[in-house]
Amino acid sequence: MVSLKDISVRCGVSVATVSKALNGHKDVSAATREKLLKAAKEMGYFPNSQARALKTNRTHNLGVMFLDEAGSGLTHEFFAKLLNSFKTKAEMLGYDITFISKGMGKNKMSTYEHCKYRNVDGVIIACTNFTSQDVYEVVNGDIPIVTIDHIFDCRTAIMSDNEKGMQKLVDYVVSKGHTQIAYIQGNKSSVADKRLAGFCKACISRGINVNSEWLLCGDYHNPDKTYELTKMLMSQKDRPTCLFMPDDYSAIGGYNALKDMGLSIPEDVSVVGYDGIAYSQLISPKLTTYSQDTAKIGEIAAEQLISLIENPQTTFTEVITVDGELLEGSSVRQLN
Amino acid sequence: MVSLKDISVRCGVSVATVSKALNGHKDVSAATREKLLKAAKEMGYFPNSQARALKTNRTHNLGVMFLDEAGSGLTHEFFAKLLNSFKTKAEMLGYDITFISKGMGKNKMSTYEHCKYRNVDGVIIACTNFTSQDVYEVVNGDIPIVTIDHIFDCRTAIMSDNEKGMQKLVDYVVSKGHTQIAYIQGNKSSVADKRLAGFCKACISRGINVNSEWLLCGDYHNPDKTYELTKMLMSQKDRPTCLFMPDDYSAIGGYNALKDMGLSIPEDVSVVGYDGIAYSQLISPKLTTYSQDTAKIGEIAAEQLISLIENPQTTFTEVITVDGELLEGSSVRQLN
DNA sequence: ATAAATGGCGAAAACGATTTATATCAAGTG
DNA sequence: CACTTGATATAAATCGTTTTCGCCATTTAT
Repeated sequence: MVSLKDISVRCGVSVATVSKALNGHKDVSAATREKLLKAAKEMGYFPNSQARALKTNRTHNLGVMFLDEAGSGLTHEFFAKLLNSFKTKAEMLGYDITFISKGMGKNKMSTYEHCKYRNVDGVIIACTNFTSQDVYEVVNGDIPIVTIDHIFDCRTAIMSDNEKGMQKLVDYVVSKGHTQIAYIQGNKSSVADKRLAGFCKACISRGINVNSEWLLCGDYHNPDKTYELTKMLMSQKDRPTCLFMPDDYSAIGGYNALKDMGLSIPEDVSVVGYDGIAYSQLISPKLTTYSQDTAKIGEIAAEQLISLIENPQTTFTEVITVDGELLEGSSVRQLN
Repeated sequence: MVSLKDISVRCGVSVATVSKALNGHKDVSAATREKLLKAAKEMGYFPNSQARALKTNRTHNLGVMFLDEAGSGLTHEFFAKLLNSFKTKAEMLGYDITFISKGMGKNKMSTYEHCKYRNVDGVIIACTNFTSQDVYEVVNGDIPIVTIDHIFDCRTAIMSDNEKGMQKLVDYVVSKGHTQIAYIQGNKSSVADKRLAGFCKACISRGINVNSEWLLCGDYHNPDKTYELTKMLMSQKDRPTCLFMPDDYSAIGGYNALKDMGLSIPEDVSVVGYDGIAYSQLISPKLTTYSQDTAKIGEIAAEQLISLIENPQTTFTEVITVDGELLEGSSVRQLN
């Protein structure tokens, strides 16, 4: 690797001057600056990020933390897309990303220790279990963080509009004449809470009675569980006309359950999902769902995190909500 | 952060001794070693990875390179699972991973420059376009690399058993009585070549005539294109009884095309995919496909890459093939 | 004309680790 | 007893940057 010293030798100046020229300090003449920039380019110079980090205590590296319990993390389209836009934006701003996890290496460091070891400048936390010890340590550490879909005191959070999204979905199916609505919820989490709140509010404001027997606890991203619950719901004598699934992926389980019961969508029963993943628009009938703007969420998360890093004086408490949009498929039928 | 010096001061020894004790060198007495290890633990010491990297020229960081053309990279289940197992294995061995791409930061570095800038110890390359300039530079640089599903001279490659997998699929459908087989290929690539080879070999050895009009060029991971091609294939007067799709994801397009044409699977036509992604076993009818062992591929890739890094003397030319397995769904019917 | 301010540059000290060469002291050897 | 050996420990150089401080030569102000 070509270093500052190499340039300094070739140009007959000191390394200090080269460093300053390349970093745009003002106490170097235009002439020498030109000369040095040119030499740097010709010699193919790139700063050694480790040396720079050692001196400045800034790595230009962002930690990505997500709980990988079932190993489904990356295969979850929501995370994959989020990560993708986060990464793209971060790179544009000169930051790389590194996965942060626990149990790294032979000394089995904790997640927070991992952050410290790699000296990440900031961390984005996007996962389902925000109550874990791991998350707690990082959130209460001294590294700037941004969370996705969960709010901590005095920390920046980027939120999908879960409550409003759910309301829009309810409004939509109600406008189609449905009043007998069942809802299979996802795992206990703030996201699930928000969606439930939206669901209930919308129902109540539309004068719809929320039947507690039709409010089931399921899992996110779990077609099998959803299959079971759908069957259970639809084998009762009193049946809903519309089913809300935990999310689009789980909805596939619901689709299969209905098919296995000989029920067709939307003729016999209507179905809505949540997320707007690609598959939801490929299956048949197309799923009516609420598409979260993952690209925007990731992008804003990157911007916010980097702003937090580069302008520490900024008042940090902020909740930014990103709107999604309803995707009208053909899984909900017009009643009567 | 607590540094070696902090420990040395507290224990009344030199930093050199602390360093040696912690790194397991032999020229330090058992007594002082104990004392120092204990102190390090108590003080919550973790080495500063930047400082260490600066001195040793080893970052314990692996670069992950994949072409993100359509932005579908991470959302592609094959890559997501591969990356996941790669990352898990790498972390167990003390390595972190960093995405390597082009256009980083304000000086728009090339992919190879990015590697140099971050000083990654090795790079895993998994992408569709191995002919790009970016890949070329990295492959011909001085950084250890491992490629997935593509072979470069004198480089380690981990290959999925594309040829054998295809043969097994052909054998399977032939055993079900099919002889009229159409094949929609994926993008031009070594993977596509291998699969085509497997397809042709198996057909020929079974005495099946490969109808060139039924050998179409499609795209991987592209349901829309596959939808079109499927419709085209099935609107000819002479129809195949079995369709080979580029991959499972694309197969959804095929399913939809057939459904839209009023054809049912497998009664009117049989379908097989490739990959074994989760969805393939969730759709109905379950897709018969060949499941690539992504977990194993990723794991082996990590092991190989790290071995290349840590034992540079190892003879490096190696092609490791990882077997998959046929997943029997219900999308292929028994003929006659 | 003298003093003060300015502009351009370099010397040197960090940052936190690893490593080489060296020093110290004990014990073992002839 | 003088000498080598071996075991421990240390000092100091080094990796490639950044940054503070000071130096010198000009320019500007007094």
